[in-house]
Amino acid sequence: MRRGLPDDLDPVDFELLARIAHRYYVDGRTQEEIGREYGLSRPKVQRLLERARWSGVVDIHIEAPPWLQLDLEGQLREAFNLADAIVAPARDEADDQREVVARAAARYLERHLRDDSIVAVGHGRDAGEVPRFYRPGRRLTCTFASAMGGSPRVDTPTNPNEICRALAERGGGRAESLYAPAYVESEEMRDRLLEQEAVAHTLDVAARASVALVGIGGTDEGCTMVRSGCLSLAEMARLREQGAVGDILGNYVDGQGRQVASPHSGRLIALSLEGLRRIETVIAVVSEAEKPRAIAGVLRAGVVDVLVLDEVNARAVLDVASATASGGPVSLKRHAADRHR
Amino acid sequence: MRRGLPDDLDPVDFELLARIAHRYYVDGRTQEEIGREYGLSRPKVQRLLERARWSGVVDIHIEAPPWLQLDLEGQLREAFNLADAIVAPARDEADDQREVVARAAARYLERHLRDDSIVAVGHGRDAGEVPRFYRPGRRLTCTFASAMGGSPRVDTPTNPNEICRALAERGGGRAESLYAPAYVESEEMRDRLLEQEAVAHTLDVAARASVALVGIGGTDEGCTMVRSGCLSLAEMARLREQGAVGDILGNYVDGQGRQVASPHSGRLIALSLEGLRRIETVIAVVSEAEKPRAIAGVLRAGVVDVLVLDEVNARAVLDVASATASGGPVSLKRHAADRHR
DNA sequence: CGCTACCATGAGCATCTGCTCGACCCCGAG
DNA sequence: CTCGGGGTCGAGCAGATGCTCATGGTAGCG
Repeated sequence: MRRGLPDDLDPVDFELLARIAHRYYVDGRTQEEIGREYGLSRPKVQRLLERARWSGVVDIHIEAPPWLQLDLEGQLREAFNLADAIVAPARDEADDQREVVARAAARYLERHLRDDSIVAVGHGRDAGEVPRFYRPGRRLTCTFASAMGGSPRVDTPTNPNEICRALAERGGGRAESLYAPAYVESEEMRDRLLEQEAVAHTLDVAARASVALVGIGGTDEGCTMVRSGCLSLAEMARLREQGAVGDILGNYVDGQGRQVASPHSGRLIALSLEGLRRIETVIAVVSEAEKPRAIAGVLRAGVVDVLVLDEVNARAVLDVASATASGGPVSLKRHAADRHR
Repeated sequence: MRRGLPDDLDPVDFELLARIAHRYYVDGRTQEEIGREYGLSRPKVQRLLERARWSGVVDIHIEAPPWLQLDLEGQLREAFNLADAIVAPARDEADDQREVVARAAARYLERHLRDDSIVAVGHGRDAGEVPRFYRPGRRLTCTFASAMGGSPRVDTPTNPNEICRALAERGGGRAESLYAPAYVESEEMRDRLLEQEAVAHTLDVAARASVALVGIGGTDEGCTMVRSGCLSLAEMARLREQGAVGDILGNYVDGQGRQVASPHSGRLIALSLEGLRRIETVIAVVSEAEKPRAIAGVLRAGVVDVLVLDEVNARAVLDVASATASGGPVSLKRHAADRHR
């Protein structure tokens, strides 16, 4: 892209570009003034400035804090067509890692929640850590609604209900609990439960959320779903056989982001991928090591808008993505990026 | 001014500034988009960007050709309220020096002359060198009019008539010669000459010029006025006594830019300071060494719009200006300079 | 507790900027 | 000489930007 600098540039042009760029960026003249000064039309000045940026005569450098990975974030946005990506600095200890990621997610929430916002909440250790760091400037009247059922071991702080409660407690607002397990025994049971007013109501609130806070689960033997007792080791193995690499709110997807139509899906009580897709801002939080395939798969499903994760996972996800080629949801976003450089 | 960088900047702010700046300058998002992303109003984003520029988080660097002195030029513009200043690189040999300065002036002329432009022309070795390098893209139908009388030693290439002729020859257009000496013996003689149709007409054309190309003369014993025989050594000494430090078109001024009302002024056949002031773009060309006091004085008269000179004089003039404090014509120009940094 | 001075905030507006589009020019082929 | 293609140019416009201003909130102080 931008190349040039002193070399391969007519010295006369070089001088003009430098003069005009200086006048514009340093002295703050308008393009029209510069045009008058140099006997050029305004569009001409604009083209010259563009050329100056492009050729490297103008170099716009951002002095970012060393702990930020803005380039990585940009690559993630790019690769998976995300609205935003936040890469937290790497930490050696898993707990520290989770903490910095959760803190970043909490900040994001603080910035985006408004009075009367509805937040759909998932489960997981990473999401569960977010409330600890969530402290909006003033108390908000949001609604935090569980978007999936709980695990058999209730009240662990990784349960959606518990996360909702903690968020509402720290930042104001109400918690809408979902009194149902994530997976039930049969489809019939699920349908019966969904008919329950309490269950249906909470899921309905969650479906109308403008923001979702969810984790991304893996398919290994130590994943949250297994640890929390939602799914057995055998069921998890079955999912792996079917190509599942990870889940979001219990919806399992394969490496290409396609939903895995397993028997489990009929027994899941949670917002569906479709439901998530209708939510304006779906924030996924991940800090656990070695989840790149799960993350890549879920991202390719195209339901996540904002990804908050640690640096190690970030790089790994990009590697996975470029290795398995398919790239991600086709990026349709325009590229206005060349205005300023 | 701009300080800050990593230090003395709340890390949270620092991160936000860096993120927003990156999004704006690197990714090319609009302020409104960024505002939406971060839950900020557009004006807020704009203020943050301003702060990012100001604090050095955003560094806009112009990679200028090494031979340019854009900062010096800026200081000159600033100090003397000039529309433009062009500093040519320093040369050891006086002739080389004159050449690079003349070349710069010629370029400036080329960029600013239009068909039917009228150019008032002064004298001097520096101005005299300009035609050699003047070569507009196409032949123009300008008029070059002598704005002051000639020296007794006619036809030296430093005479206005000769410079006009050379300019017209190289770039197209007509030369309006002024057939009169710069200084005559008496006021009466001057008035009589001014009544001559030929003389009056040329001066009238010069007065209607939109551009003037003039030199700046000193008051030392080897200055052009003396060398060309326009003024005697005794007359020059008298001028010095009266505080004169330099002249423009034979109009002598003191260190503060006030016209020196000597007997000579009544005997001068040339455009007056007032006349020059009415010309849109007065270009002064100086390359001769050791003229800083003359230059500073003339600049303070506020008649020059564009100054073309060598680096050594440039620095010296700025020194003189800051030493004699008065600064220059009061700068009334607005300062929009902080938009981009 | 009330008051004042200060500052941050976002609506609204005038200006500036990026871009599209038709006109024009130059150059080489036919 | 005529014609077409590529390229440059500036008018014009929609959208982005910088700035002003009225408002409201806050900290300091009586």
